[in-house]
Amino acid sequence: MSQPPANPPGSRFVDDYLLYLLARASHLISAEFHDQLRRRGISVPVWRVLASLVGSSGETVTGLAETCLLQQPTMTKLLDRMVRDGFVKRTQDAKDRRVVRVALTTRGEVTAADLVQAAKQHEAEVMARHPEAEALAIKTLLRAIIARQTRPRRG
Amino acid sequence: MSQPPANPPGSRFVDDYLLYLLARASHLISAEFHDQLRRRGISVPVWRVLASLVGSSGETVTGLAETCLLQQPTMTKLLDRMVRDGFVKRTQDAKDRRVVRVALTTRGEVTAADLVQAAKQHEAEVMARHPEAEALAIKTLLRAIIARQTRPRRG
DNA sequence: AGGCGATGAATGCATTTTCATGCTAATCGG
DNA sequence: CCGATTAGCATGAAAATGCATTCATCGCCT
Repeated sequence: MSQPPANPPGSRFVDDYLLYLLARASHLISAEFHDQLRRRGISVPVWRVLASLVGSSGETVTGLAETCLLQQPTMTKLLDRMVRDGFVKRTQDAKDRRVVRVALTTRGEVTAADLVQAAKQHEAEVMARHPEAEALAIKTLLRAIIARQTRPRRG
Repeated sequence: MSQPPANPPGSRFVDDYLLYLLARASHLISAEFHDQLRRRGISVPVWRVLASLVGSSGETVTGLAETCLLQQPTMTKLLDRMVRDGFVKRTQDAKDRRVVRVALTTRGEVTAADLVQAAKQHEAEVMARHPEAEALAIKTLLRAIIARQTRPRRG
């Protein structure tokens, strides 16, 4: 464990800062699932793209970037790699020739389907672990989530 | 605006996925404040370190990394830059010579104080804009936040 | 005391991300 | 229909990040 600081606990600015609580809760909960991705050799951005393309017949690069919380040039390069690795394919849009439509390949669909199932199961576990997630005020609730996520690695 | 996909809206997997809703809500709300940081020439990781060090007499590198949601080597390199830019200073821990204590310089304190004030004001605006943030179920609530954050840039 | 695993921080290299910019296609105004 | 503007995507150099590893110190245990 890391040596806690000389700062009285609970007094830090960040611990009462909504944006930080959101980021931290998101980070902590996601970290669990990211471990699963890691074991399968899938990076987080790749997973986000796969998840975004499930059930779609073709998304734009910019649209994907926004969905995946990435910038457009980052998405372009990520898609380069995903095309190279056989997860997605690019096609020209029929109506607007500036637009590139991105869709899953067969391999991409298989991988995405597997991961989505794992994600749903993980989500169910998370919801089961945080029953108040359906009823409590967000800040209090996120704080509780953070506390529970932080310490008890085993249930 | 990006041409919405050929996918029926509201049907995407990610739009009902807790981890995505958390990440997206966090990203969207934070993006507002990150704009303010940008105008002042402060990067997000630097802001996080500054905010983490306010009121502290010295945090460890590993502790800061965890607080700032970064990995330890990333934090080491970030601190290199922040030392170079005069925001923080490193000192040896008295008891444990492995430990490096990181603290704000005077410049760091001034910058941090300014930013913390801006952050608090922004947080108040966010809370005012999302009154249910104190009473609603998280998923429904986050979804509402996302919807409101996404479209209406002006209130 | 002395060896040993564990902890804290730093480093090096490969990969990824960012920022600014360029290019092509579509749209708008006259 | 033409010129100007905007939207969508790609690119290139610089910066940041991730990952594995290394180095130093500490705590423990006999």
